[in-house]
Amino acid sequence: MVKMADVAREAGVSVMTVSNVLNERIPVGEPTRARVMAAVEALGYEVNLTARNLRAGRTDTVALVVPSFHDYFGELADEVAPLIEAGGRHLVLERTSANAEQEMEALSVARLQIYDGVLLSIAGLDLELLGRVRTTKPIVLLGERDVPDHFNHVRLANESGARLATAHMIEHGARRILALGCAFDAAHVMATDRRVGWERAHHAAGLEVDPALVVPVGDYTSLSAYETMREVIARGTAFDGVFAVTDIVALGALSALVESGLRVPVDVQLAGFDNLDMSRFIPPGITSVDANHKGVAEAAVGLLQRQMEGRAGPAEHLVEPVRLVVRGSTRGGA
Amino acid sequence: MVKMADVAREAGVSVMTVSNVLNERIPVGEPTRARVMAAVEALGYEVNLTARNLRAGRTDTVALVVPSFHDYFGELADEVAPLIEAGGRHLVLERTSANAEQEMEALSVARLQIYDGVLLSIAGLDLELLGRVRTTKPIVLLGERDVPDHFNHVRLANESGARLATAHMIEHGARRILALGCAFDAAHVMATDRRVGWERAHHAAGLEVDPALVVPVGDYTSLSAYETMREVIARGTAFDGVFAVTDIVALGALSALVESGLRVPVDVQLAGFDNLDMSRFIPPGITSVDANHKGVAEAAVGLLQRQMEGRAGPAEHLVEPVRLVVRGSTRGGA
DNA sequence: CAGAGGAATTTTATCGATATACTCGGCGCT
DNA sequence: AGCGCCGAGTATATCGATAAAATTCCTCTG
Repeated sequence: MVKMADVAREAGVSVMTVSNVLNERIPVGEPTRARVMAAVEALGYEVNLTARNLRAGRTDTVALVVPSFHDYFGELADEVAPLIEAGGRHLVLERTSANAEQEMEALSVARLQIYDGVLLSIAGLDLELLGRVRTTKPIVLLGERDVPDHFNHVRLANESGARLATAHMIEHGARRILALGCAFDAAHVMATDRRVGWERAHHAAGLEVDPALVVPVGDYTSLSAYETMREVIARGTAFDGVFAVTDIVALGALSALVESGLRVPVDVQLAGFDNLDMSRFIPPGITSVDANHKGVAEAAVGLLQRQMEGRAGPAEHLVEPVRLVVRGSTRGGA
Repeated sequence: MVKMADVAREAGVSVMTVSNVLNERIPVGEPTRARVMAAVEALGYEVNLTARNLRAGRTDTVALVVPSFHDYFGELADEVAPLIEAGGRHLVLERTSANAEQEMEALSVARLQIYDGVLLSIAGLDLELLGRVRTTKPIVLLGERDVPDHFNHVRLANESGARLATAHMIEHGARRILALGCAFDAAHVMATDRRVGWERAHHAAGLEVDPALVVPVGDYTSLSAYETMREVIARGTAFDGVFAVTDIVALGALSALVESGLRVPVDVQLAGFDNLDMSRFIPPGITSVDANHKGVAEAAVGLLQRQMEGRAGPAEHLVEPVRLVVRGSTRGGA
């Protein structure tokens, strides 16, 4: 691989002059400049970024670390990328497989040092593990789990979003709304927060909640949701609405409902969470809580850039507002 | 940031000994080892990967460069990741926005040097531009465009997939099948190859093709597809089948069909390409050509690893076979 | 007991680029 | 003429880790 010294020799100048020409730092005489540029062209030289990174202590690269490259995270990443690029940096994605061990590794000082900053979407890490991480690198956590106070953190208004969706279905006549994929345990904070929203909507409407309507979905895939929904139907459970914890889950549920001959929204109303691109187009259109990718991306990148620019301030914990997008899968959307 | 020298001082040994302990290279006496490890713990030392990379000339990292993080690419990336990790390397994703300039930048010598290998999913680059790239770094190109011979390349059997889907609809009675998102121009190789498959299926069945049924879709989003489909319907074009160039396009089309009161598959049969995770669950289930993510991922990673391990051989151009997955959106699937 | 052999550890050189300090020739000003 | 200053370019040190060579200190052998 051709290096700066080769260019210098070719042009008959010192290495430092080549560097100065290429980085336009110190003024260089025009004839020298031309000779250097000619040598660069001739040899096809390009800077070795690893060496530059070592010397500069910067990489101009930010990592977005996500559990998987799918769906929600893919859409979020596409929002984050332009914002990072606008700041003159590169964005790369890394993946953790929602595995606590791999998330810890991503947070190891070693990996962090490669990047100027990290946006970490936590899924498997709990408070205790996160508390152990010690680093001065800029980090912003994304996601619905609780995190130690000293981290900057952006999350969604889960409870309020779930409340909106549920209230909307109640308003249009639903009385027995499944909370599909929701949960009661601390290990699934997001699913639990959304369940709370589902409950509060009932209370606000003066209705009782039936805990039996909270049905967990193993791994939050459409397939699991489909299977779970089939079981619920087979069991003969009475329900006239489904609040699905994500759109992916809603899709699985929809499939099962249609297959069982239940009409959406006539027999059963259905609402999801995330408002994925596809949700608008899946007949009859899935009513969904918009996860506000743009807002989340902007907030997170803002916090990160604040740190990278050195004007840090105390850690913030932002909760991004969400809104309900009504479509044909609920009665208000027809 | 604490460095190796700090650990060495703390443990009262030389830097090299610390390195030897951590990398288990040269045997180190047990008492020394223990002291070094203690110092590492005490100071919370972690290796500076940038420095190691510079010295070693390797990064143990592979980049998958894609046009966007969405949909097809997200699913492909999730297949590639475990394969790369099994080889003891990290996978990172970078994004080009399907922009030729950014794709070239990804191929610049500078960026290549950061990675031990690159999987580049080309969308914007043409033969001419690619021909200019000179590098000895391991690269495998993915995607449906033509590429210079000296690159390793993995693509799908586009023409054959399109033929399968179209033939299937013909077999079940379709006679006027839209080729939605297909094309005639060299700039859209994938869309053109798939159009050819659509044509051949007609010929094989002894049917004429009507070029007016080839309807391009601007940017291959569901939204464009939806709008295009609405126009086609409004125009009063007669058709009883839709072969959509991707599942994303199929979804947009489905939405428009349903909205216009056309029944799928009774009035119109519909088939897509890619077999995304969601396609199975979107009622009535979208018949689709499986893009064989797994096969593509394995082939591409195989070629890349062969290069990274130095046992190169001549460049290969693999065409991964595809198969049709029949679901409710075509008459064979009911 | 001298010298070979070997394990443990240290010294030195290097990866490639760049910040900093320094040299050198020329020019203006008094 | 002499001083200082300036632009142009160079020499040196450094970022942090590691491969390779050199050293130290034993132990074992004839």
